[in-house]
Amino acid sequence: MSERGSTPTMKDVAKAAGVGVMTVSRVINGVPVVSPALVDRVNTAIRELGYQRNHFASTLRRRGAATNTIGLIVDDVANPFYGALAGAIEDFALDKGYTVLFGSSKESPQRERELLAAFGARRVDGLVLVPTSGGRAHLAEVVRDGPPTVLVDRPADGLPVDSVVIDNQRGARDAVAHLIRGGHRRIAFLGDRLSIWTAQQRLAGYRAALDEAGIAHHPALVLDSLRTVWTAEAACRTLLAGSPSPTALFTANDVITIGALRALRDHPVPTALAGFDDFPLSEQLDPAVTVVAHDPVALGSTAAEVLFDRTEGRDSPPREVVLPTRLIVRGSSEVRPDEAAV
Amino acid sequence: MSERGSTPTMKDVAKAAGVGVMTVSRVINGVPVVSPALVDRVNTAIRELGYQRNHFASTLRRRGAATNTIGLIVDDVANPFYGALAGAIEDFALDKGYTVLFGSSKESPQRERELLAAFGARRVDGLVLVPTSGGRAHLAEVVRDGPPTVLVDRPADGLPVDSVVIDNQRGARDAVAHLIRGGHRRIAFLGDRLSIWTAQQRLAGYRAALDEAGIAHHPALVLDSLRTVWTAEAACRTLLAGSPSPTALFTANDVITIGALRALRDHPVPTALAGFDDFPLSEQLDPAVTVVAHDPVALGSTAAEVLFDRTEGRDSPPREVVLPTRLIVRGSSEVRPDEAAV
DNA sequence: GTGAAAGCGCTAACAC
DNA sequence: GTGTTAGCGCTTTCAC
Repeated sequence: MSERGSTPTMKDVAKAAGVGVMTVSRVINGVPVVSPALVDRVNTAIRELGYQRNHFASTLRRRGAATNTIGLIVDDVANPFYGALAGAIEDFALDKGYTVLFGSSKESPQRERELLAAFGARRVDGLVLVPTSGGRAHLAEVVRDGPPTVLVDRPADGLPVDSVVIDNQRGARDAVAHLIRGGHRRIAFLGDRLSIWTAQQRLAGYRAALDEAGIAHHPALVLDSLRTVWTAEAACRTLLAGSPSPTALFTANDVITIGALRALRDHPVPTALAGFDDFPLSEQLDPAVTVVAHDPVALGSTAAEVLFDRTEGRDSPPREVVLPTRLIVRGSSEVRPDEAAV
Repeated sequence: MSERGSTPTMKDVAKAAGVGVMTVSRVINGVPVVSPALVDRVNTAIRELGYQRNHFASTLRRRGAATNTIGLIVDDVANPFYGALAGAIEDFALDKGYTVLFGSSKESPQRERELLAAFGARRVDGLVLVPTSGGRAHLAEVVRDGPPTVLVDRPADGLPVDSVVIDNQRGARDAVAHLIRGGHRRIAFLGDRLSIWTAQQRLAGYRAALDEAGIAHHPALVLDSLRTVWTAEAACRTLLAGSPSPTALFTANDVITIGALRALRDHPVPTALAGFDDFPLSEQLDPAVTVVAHDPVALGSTAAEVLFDRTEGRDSPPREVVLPTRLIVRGSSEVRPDEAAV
């Protein structure tokens, strides 16, 4: 079978089948002009040699031909949210006959740049990315010189590029308004680094809800830069021990929600909680956790849809698609302020 | 800057810099023979044109040169376990200067074949895969003709290929032995499709633990083919309502554990539970859940390590690396059988 | 040091 | 229908 060490080429197949390389090429590409007898001989040779076409050599001659590859950069695949997002995009791409080059930026602009360079050198036909918060300067180049690009989960921020995001501000506002309707007036905000756009937006939503209800802002009740379960837990404990202590918490992402839940577990005073991001088991906890839910799969497939619209030649101004969130009220937000005030 | 529609080539750069293409090539590859003046001119031209080397064209001439790309196929990235695995492999690959082509097989041999073909056509230098359960026939070809390959989370199963797995049988045996030590004798097994190797192994571990304790097997207490939270929940309810009902459950993966927890929530008789796979919040539940933990990140980085050992030329017989599991005892397994017997 | 020519695996264009 | 030639963007080889 494979007598040579290196992978067989089309020439090897041609020789084995006793035909010219063009006949092999035609058979492989399904050009329907080759006589059945030759098709057979070529296919046999292909099978015997274990030949596999070199996809890149084939795109080389047709200058600027599609590589049928797209690049995907998320914050971190190990995060279930981005895993689900990546899965949805891959599904869509595979359907269209595309393969996915993939990387996690880990919120590092440096790593993002490296990945973009590597993908660019591999001539991806399109790019889906969750951009880092570290400035849009290098993205501007990509958008200008690179392949069609769609940003997901973070906004275009002035760049002429398509984007798909969820309505963070509205989601946060809904959750906080719900706590206010429950009678709470001392509501704490626990969020991630405010350099991250989603964190900012959720804080803005929190403030909007307070404003609408005519509740004065209390700076001591706003904590940010919470990046892990452990820091969130610690911050939450401090907050609960302080004065005035909040009767309700709004936690601005799933990691922080989990940290807060840990802090609340052994806290003597019942405290209401609503969090951004649904998470597995939010329903099984006691009490079940009220959350602002949104759908990473919808986010991913919408982004892929927008991207393939572009690669297939649609030429229109950049658009921003905003996906809705949904407030799921469960037990954790039903604690009354008077219980907390004990 | 970019006056032409298509991406600039090396020739464009050479012309712009007023040098030959070879000088450009040498500058790009850092061959230290070019005079500083020319290096400058070339770099300026590169910047002005926004030139990016075509990675594939460059590998073409050096026949069989590394594409610096590896392929990764997991069951499903949307599953946090595989997301974490993928993240660890990507980290390792990026460190080595490799880019990752990625896909989810969704446990479909057909889709696995498509991905392998797409990756092969793109001449990946290595392959990490969680193989589907659908036979190893097409994998045999890949192992024979393809690039260095490592299987993860599933065994080589006779194929001459490296693999990295966790000790499923031992993990299950430990968990069930722990339940037995707690006094339980009617212990149910709830597992996934037994065509999946890990499910089989975990069942084997369950049986081994029973055998060691001299407890007779009871077929009615063994349920398999549980694929979702909902089917697991339903199966568990049926089981609990049956006779003899188990006093303890061993759930063979995280999805099933969660389903069982749902069923147990409104079940009047306290029932012990230990599950395979740790999951977020396993600690926060009430009672906290006893699990067999294992580390997807270690699994991934070990697999990547084994792979790069190969790509860097190590030539030794295929090896199987088995990673240990760890039983984390929490409250859920501490229910006594006499409480259950009420 | 630098560049011209040849060739990597493949396909477009053209001849037969 | 089929094969030949040229050329995609790059690197190797070998002159200068």
